[in-house]
Amino acid sequence: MQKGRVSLEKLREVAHLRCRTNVIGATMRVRNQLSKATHDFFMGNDFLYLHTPIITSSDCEGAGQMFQVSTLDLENLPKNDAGGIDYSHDFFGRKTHLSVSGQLNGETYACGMGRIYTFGPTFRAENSNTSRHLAEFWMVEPEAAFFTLSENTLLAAAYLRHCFKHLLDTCQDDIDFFNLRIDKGLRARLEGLVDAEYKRITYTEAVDLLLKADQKFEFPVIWGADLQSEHERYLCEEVFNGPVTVTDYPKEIKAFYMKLNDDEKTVRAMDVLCPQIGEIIGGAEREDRLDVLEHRMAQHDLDPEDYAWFLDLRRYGSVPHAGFGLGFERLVQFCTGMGNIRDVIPFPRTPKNASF
RNA sequence: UCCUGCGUAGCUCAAUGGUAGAGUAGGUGACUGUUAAUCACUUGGUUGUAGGUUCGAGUCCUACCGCAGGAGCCA
Repeated sequence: MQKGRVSLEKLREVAHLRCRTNVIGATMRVRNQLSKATHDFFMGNDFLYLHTPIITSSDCEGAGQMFQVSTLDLENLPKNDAGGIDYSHDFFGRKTHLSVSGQLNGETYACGMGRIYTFGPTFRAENSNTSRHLAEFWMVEPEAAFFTLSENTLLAAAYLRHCFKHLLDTCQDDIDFFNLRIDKGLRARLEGLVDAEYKRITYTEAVDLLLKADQKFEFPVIWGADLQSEHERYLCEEVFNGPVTVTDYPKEIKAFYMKLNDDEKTVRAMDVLCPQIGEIIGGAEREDRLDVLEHRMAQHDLDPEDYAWFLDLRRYGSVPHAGFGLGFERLVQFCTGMGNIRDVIPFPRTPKNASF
């Protein structure tokens, strides 16, 4: 190798050098302390650390493409009478996948035990080639019984605040390093967010702000359409200059399990948007009414058979509850200023790439 | 998956369609100095892969693979 700088892209190809560089080292120390902050925060607030399964049998959790798990011989697949693959011969006797979310499992224990959180690997087989997507990433997913959307947003803000403060306390040198070499405004931004009030607006208010903006957008702003990256960026970079929580989205663009508002047009969803990296948290108050949930599933063309256990959660002693999912690597990105999500995880897994 | 750009020595990069080069690393020798990188000489290539156009392709065309940025999907 030459002397001098080696690019982050090149380092991803050299296992023994990557882990010895100051950037990757500092990133992994921050990642480590953010893990600790996560456990400290939730355990300190009476959340139970729940280990949800990595292998799931839910056919479609509605969160994107899944990796299939099988011990069948791909060269010689057993067939059923209809000519399809006979999964009764597979290891679990049915079709199984790697988990795309621990949420549904988390909800069951939240309803049984009160407050839980999961923190573990999550898998998405989406063909996403961006600086903020991984095929294997870590997700923090709290779920709490008797929480409303408001309490959910407060929980998210308190959690983020705790993480920023913990980092400033424990990773002084590394933050200085990132502040000097990677992202000039990092330290001031983190410090500003420790005590700041976190902005919260509804989707409808966000649309109004965008319509009033004296800025041209490539995509039109229409109530009912999902916010585009450029819209999210305008909101948190131009309007609020920091993270902003957007709530109460139109029901058509959100998942079936989110609680329907009384207007019957919006659901109690929340997204926390961050400058540069976009959505860092997605969550909602869950639909706890059996009849409404069944109706919503029908609208999404989901088979109730596949979700029998999930529906039973409402059928037998339903309680209001809420939760969210936070992409841990995106949090690390936000806290380090690192531009590419592949550089904030020890061994990145992306489409066409799973070396060492 | 879509758009744009890129892929040349171990590494970082040059090369109006006309003999593939430099820096650095490596090797050999000098220097015994001080702080990534002192001097001289030197090894090193199927130009991402496969085709095509051409008298002639690193350069132009097609497909594929990979990387970067942006978009979609999302966390």
